[in-house]
Amino acid sequence: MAATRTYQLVLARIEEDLLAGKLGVGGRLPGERILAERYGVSRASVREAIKVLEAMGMIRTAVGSGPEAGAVIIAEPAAPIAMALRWHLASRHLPVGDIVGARVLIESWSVAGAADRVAGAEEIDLRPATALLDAMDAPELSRSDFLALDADFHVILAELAGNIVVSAVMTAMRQGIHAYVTAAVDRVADWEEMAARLRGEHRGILAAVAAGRGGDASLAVTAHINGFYTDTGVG
Amino acid sequence: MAATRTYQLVLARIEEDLLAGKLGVGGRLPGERILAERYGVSRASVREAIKVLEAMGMIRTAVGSGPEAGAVIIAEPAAPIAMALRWHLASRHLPVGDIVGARVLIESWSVAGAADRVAGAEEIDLRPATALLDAMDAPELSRSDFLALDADFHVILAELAGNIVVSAVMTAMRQGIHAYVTAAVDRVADWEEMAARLRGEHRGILAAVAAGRGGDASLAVTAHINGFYTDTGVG
DNA sequence: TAGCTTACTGTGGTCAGACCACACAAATCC
DNA sequence: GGATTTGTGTGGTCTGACCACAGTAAGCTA
Repeated sequence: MAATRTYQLVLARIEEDLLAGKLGVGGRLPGERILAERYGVSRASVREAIKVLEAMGMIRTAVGSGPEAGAVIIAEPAAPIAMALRWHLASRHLPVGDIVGARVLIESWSVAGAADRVAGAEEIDLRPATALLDAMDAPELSRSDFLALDADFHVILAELAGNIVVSAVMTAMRQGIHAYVTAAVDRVADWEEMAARLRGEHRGILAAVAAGRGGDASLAVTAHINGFYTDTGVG
Repeated sequence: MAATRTYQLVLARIEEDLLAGKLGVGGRLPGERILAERYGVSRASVREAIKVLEAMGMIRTAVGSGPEAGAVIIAEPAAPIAMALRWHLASRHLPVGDIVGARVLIESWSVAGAADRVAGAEEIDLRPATALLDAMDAPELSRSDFLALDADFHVILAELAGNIVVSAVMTAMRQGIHAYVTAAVDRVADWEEMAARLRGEHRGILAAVAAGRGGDASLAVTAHINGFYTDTGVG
């Protein structure tokens, strides 16, 4: 497979334009027919390249005309990572447990770092996290709504690291195992008890961060994640 | 963009077969024409799905006949992550510095964990890492060969975590910024001095792990990574 | 019968062309 | 001026033709 495929040539040209600043997030690629003519290839090859760019979270396509039509350049790095994780989980190459472990790594590091910054008298805005936990206290929350807010809370924790790559990886891991988590939660017998415990643990994590206790925050989030997955049998 | 694309339908069908165990790593997808007929779609749509699977590190395609022809199912989760990072770096959405930071997170955690296990009297095989550092001592090593061995060493450090997801992410980050690192190293004036220092730092990291000093190992790898990127101006 | 050569088959790769639905903008009509 | 129609460029999908390739099977020769 040493020969370069035509669609890969197309991708290389597009990458050049990105690196040169001719293309950027919020802009649009020229139409498929124009690219095909410009690069001297068939439209099918252009389309293949476009599909890869979609999978990479780089573009979003739409038919029609006007500003939303065509291939708009976007920035969603978590999506391809999530997709890759999902595929490799499906093929059984990646164990779910390793994703759990990687989550522990990221979130414990993130909350510890945030707590340390609090301890160093730095201002950290925890209001979004607090608001989310308040929303999670709604009494008639369905399991899936609970899980969605739970995921959001954990993404906020990861974002405390202030590192887009780490946040993207974290978001991707949540999305990649979403189906497993949803199925497992559906099988939990006493969901109310579990949800109440999760809520309490969330509060504990956030309190440790707000108090600048990095070690406590790290231990709390580790126990929280491991406990959830142990109880639900995921990983 | 609510309508599902035909190629996405094809992907969904293939994912089902993976989850059902009908397909697996080392096996082969049926030919494009067969899939097109089976799923009732055009071959072009099948090809688009195949391109996405290639980008996801799930398959490798080859023309011809025989066991290596067609779409062979592989397991390379790092490749799509690396590709995604590369694309999002090119679009300037992800800062290189965040990849550096994420590397610090992963490697410091990994070496600390390994050192702690050594301290707990667990056997860890550090011979591959040692052999690599020996290879890096070759006097006539070119910059690019040095960097390749350097990357391998760091992947070994990440693999000490014993977590495939973490290793894949780490490998992906190395690959995703490879071009930036190579260009920066080409610009280093006193490469011999830098290479000698890097070699020494590698030895220090490995010694701390072997001695079970988790804190030292973590600090050493953090200083090593940050120092390299500061000196080369990457991130 | 064994070894070499040729033909066949299925594979992915690429191209060209036709047609569709769509979304917006411009032109036309009332 | 507002409503309707037309035009245009967009991506989406399909069909069919042809190519190069890699292995296997069949045929031929010593």
